[in-house]
Amino acid sequence: MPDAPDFFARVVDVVGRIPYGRVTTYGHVARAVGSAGSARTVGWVLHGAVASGLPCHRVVNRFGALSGARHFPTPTFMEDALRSEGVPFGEDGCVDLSACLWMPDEAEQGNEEQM
DNA sequence: AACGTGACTGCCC
DNA sequence: CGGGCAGCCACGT
Repeated sequence: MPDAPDFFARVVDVVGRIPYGRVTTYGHVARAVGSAGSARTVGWVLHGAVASGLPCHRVVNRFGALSGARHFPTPTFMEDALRSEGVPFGEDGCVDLSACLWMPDEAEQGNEEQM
């Protein structure tokens, strides 16, 4: 629905489209929901969406760091989940965005709102 | 209604 | 190269 019932719903929709073994950044999600620059708001949504069955573990900051790992049921849940999906990690404990960065635009090419 | 906070990002010093 | 400030959006008190 292009009417965006809630900012929450939009973020959930975009994050829910992140393919397996891929990750994205708050900034990209923010832009995808039409609110470029409001990356922090995206984080706020994810905070409340962790228990919503949303793969929020696939959302990291622009450095690929698991900034929100501390908000998960367990501090290792995020990293463990990503590793389980085959997401490569760097020496700094950051995911290799160069290898698994996913952009919302990439999936919305010709598929925006509901047909 | 206003202030403070937050899983961010970018620019300036 | 490291640290700080401001912009941004939504929610809680």
